[in-house]
Amino acid sequence: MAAVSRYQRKKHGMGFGNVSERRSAPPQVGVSVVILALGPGDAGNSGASPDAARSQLWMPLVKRVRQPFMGCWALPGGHLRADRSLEQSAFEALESTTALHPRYLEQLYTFGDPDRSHGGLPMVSIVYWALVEQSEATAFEDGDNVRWFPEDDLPRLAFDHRTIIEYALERLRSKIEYSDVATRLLGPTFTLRQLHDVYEAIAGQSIDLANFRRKMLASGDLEDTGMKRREGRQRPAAVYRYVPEESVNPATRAVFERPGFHTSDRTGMAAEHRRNTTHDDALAPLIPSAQR
Amino acid sequence: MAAVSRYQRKKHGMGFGNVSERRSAPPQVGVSVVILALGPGDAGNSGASPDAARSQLWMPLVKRVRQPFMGCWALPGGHLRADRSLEQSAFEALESTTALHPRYLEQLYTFGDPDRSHGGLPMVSIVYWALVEQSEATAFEDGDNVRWFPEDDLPRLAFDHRTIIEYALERLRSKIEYSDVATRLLGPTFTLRQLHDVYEAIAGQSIDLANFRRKMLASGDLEDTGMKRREGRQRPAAVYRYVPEESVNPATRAVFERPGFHTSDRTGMAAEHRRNTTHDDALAPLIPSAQR
DNA sequence: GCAAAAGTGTTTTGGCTACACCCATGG
DNA sequence: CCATGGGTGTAGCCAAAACACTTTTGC
Repeated sequence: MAAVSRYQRKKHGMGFGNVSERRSAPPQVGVSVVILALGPGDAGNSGASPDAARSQLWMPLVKRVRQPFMGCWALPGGHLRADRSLEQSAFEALESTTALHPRYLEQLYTFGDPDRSHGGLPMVSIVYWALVEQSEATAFEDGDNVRWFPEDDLPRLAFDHRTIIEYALERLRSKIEYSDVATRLLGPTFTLRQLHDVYEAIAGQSIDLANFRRKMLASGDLEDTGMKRREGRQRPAAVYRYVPEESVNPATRAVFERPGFHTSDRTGMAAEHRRNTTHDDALAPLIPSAQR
Repeated sequence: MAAVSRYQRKKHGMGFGNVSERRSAPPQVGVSVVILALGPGDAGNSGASPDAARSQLWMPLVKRVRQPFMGCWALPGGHLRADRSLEQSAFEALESTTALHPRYLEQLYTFGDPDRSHGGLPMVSIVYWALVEQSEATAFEDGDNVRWFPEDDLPRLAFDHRTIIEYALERLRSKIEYSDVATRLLGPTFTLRQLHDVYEAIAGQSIDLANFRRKMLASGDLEDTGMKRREGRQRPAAVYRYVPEESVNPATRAVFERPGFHTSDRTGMAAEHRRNTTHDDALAPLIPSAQR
């Protein structure tokens, strides 16, 4: 991290002409997205390593085809269009570069320090993070300019994108503790073991399965679908669906809500993107989800 | 909230000329700040009501002098300058409109839906929130265009600023549970009762004082200054200072840090603003603080 | 001594951890 | 009948809640 920072400063001093001129120009506004999915780990894979190697988070990156940082990998992104909401812009940036359909989309942070630009125009990046389900990620074919990388083996990244990714991962790690984001990395239904593996992948450490299942069931947000599913060759496991707690009292519920951040009427998101959108989580500003 | 939303849409359709033209223009970028301080409650006030009426959060707002929303109150703000960091811009917006010195400053959220503009140019607002200490807030003289309002009695607000304020309050409420933000509403030293009152003011409910003091002391982040202070006419209380937990192991600490968000070298904040800045809280992106 | 706030002790509870254990299924 | 994963039981620990209690001060 420190190395990146030093590199930035060095480059700045390297005599690009008219720096002060560019610095006073109005800032450009871009939208970038950190897209995360569960990699093809052992989960759901019959021929996996017997050692129960933990699944990992993967993310798609795009190769830069121009300066600065030509040849480096970068977060998918695009420009902000004035007639689109920020979420919509993020959605479009995500879709046009990767053709993926996120099951979760949330604003992460806005970066805008002048030294991000590296001799280019001053740049403000509104960054979102997204989760796509495992099946979609594993079906994805890498191309020349878009490729998936595992969380712990990222290539050389453009700008401060390394920092941004770290931040997104941290946000995910903290958010699994009090929301349903983990389920967004799986399909609409899942076994408790699958969910458990997601938590382990995100947390990066082992979690007692027995206690995990009790805690999850005690939360009251999981509903037994009545179906059974077999991962390996053993006893089939019960299949659950995430169902948020009923809000008994609207007044009570209001305390936990963020007005204006997750009701579809105020998102400004176009209808074709809003299809199948759920708003079950008070902590999720906007959640484009697949079928439920 | 719903009413505001409806109003917005109505206004949009009301025949301002060339709406589509304006909508495709590049977005303007502004910076706004939600500034919060403890109001002149009973704490530190000898002639207060005997009923122990809880202190409250207050915030300064500025009156708009032009359309849209002329005459309404709004969050202090300014334009984003390309040669300043976002935090610096927020700091300047805050200082130029209110002349206050925040002890805490953190990015809140970026708002940018097209329907925020109300017929004006498409507008992206990068919103920060700030805490100033009580003494500075009570010393502030209201003017014609800048006035303090209590959290629960806000005037008619411009744009979606009502929503933004609610969100800032929610962030504060959740953040007192795992960081030292509460202390930023007081001076550098304080008694446990003062701190307790801050927590009650923010949470909006009573908190058992005996348990509160134990919990705070057990956290290990409070240091007894050895001094005593008397609020009323009774027994003097011990005065504490906030001292963050020592990071024994740098590797362990790294897990809790957000690289790039709270080391002064990367903030880009000008030196004169960085004076007396502390970086004790891994959760605080940047903390301009008064003397410590 | 009395009121009021500072500060301490004590019991109970509920959630979480660790880990032992039984059950269902395919081979 | 055994290996493997699904699923349950349970004892111990610890943090927080509730509230009774002692201490220090000004008047």
